Amino acid sequence: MNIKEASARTNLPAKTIRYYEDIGLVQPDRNANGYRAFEESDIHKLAFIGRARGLGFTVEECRTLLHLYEDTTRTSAEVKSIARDHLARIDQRIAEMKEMRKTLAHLVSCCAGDDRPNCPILDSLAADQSVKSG
Amino acid sequence: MNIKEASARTNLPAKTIRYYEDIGLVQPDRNANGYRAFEESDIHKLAFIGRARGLGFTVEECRTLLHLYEDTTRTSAEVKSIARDHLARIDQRIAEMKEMRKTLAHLVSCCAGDDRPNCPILDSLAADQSVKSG
DNA sequence: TTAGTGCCTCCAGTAACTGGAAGGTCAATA
DNA sequence: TATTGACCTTCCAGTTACTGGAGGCACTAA
Repeated sequence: MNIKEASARTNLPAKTIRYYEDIGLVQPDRNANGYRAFEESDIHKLAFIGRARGLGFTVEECRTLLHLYEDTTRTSAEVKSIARDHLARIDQRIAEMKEMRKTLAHLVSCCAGDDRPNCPILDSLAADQSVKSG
Repeated sequence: MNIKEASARTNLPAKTIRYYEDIGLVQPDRNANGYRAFEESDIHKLAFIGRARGLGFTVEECRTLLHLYEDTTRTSAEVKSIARDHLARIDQRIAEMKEMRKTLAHLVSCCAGDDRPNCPILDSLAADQSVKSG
């Protein structure tokens, strides 16, 4: 099948699929006219990558996961280790964002949001006043 | 003061400060020898940007916030609008990450993590089995 | 034959830095 | 005075994961 159908089947933009080929994640055959000819196995791989990306794994992690998937001598420990590392990163990122959210929400709630210039958000950024979230 | 002290005072890497000058966020004077000469006002601006970045505002938002800060005819509504948009983005991002986290944590908990090859994480990515988090 | 769509490659741009090379400057020391 | 060594400069390239667009074939239907 051509790239458009591959794109439809995997929910990945054609551009992205070409990019994944560029960096060696998939190697679709070519027709005589130079068009990429995707097999079911390519679709499967692309969908695998798409799902892994959807869980936030980096492209390089996707590459590793794909290798592990294709390597029947893998151990589940290897996979779990990657997933656990990623989970830890997500947890950290969530914590950071929650912290931001807390401060920001507090500042927003303190700001009148009218047509006067006085603004606790700017004051806080300027550290003129210590407007912190508890 | 030289860039090293500016860096120490603002907790921003010297590289980053040069970058901020490059994109026009600050315009420190120069000494006869070509070294940047930071004034207190530059430090103040850099610290402002650093705090805004710490809250997750983009560099362009920082630029806008800085302009608003320096424009005494601003309205707090303008500032609040930017902050609220940003807050909404953060909320969305947190929600996405929580969703990832949920699925991932479930998969991790299902995986034995031993030296056998069988792995529900890979199975799920391959969509061979529907291992979803409820 | 022509139009329209789809495919190709290659180049550049995005966000926000970061690393490193090549080289000038300054203060203290031998 | 010469020389370290720390500090400063600019400029170029790389990072992540794509995305947009230009220029140009290929295919299909009318």
